[in-house]
Amino acid sequence: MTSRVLNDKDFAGLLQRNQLKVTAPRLGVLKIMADRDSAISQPVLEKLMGAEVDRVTLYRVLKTFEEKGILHKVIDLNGTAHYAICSSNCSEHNHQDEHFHFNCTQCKQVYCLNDMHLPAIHLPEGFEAASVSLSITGVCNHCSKE
Amino acid sequence: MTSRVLNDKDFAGLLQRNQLKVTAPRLGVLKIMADRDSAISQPVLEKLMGAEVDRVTLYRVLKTFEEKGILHKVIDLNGTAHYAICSSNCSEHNHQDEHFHFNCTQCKQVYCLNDMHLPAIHLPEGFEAASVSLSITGVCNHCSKE
DNA sequence: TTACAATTGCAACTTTATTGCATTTAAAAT
DNA sequence: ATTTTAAATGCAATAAAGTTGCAATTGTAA
Ligand SMILES: [Mn+2]
Ligand SMILES: [Mn+2]
Ligand SMILES: [Zn+2]
Ligand SMILES: [Zn+2]
Repeated sequence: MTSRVLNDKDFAGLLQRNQLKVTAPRLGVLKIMADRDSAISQPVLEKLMGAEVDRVTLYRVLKTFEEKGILHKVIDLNGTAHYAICSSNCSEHNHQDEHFHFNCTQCKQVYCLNDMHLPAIHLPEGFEAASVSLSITGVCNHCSKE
Repeated sequence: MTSRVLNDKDFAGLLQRNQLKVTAPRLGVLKIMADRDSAISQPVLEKLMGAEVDRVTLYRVLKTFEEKGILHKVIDLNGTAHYAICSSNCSEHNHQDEHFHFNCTQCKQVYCLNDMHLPAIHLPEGFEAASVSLSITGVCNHCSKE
């Protein structure tokens, strides 16, 4: 459930490989993301970043990372945006993030379940699927221990 | 794909059966909902209702209908709230809306796919699922004709 | 008709997100 | 080292979605 892209902690290298300038706001976001095993919500991320970085800059950093295939955005069942490290092999124009998401009702975390795959879906006549997203609500492995 | 609850158009009766007063804002919402074969977004619904009804009242009507099992809320992949008639047999404390939703990228409509059922999902150790929601993005039957 | 709880409308506010523009800065070129 | 400049940031203004408190109104049961 941890990313292969960020665990070497060469954040500057990652930015350079993506033709992005190495800046404090970007490094800050990467550092926070790399330490987690679940997605992080926009509001929480904003708090963690603190006053160091402007809110607008944070939005722009996230948008850029999304476009570059470094992070992906997940909207949870309440409509809150979450961000997570992209699995393995996403790139600028080729996202490969079709995995399940688990929303814990207790700790409110969103987990990417990368290793699960979706059975084929048969749609009614005329409907053409481009992508499929599956969200599960329940209690996560940490919270179910208590 | 059409509701059994509202097609008799006895809106007042429906409200009374749910211990709700028959009021103009509530009848207005039911009338709009009954005519559709897809979910309706909060912003669109607000425009259709026009200045006749206060925004806050609309939010409260929707919340009440949700609690009573008359409507259910779906958050689409952009985080926008949509509302749809509940299928057949939802009631105050027993929602029965575990079906797929189809998000059309062209017309932006959200369709409830009531007649499809989800295959069982095996979660990692410790995770306990309470409910599952599946959203499909693509082109709907109307839009794919063009 | 009356009485009263339920419902509505209004004002104020919060949170999330976007846009335009002036200023700053990382990094490439000299 | 300096210069240069496109890229990135910060700030102010704005918009949209949603919430809360409270006074006024109204549906309905008595
Ligand atoms: Mn994910
Ligand atoms: Mn539905
Ligand atoms: Zn949890
Ligand atoms: Zn469509």
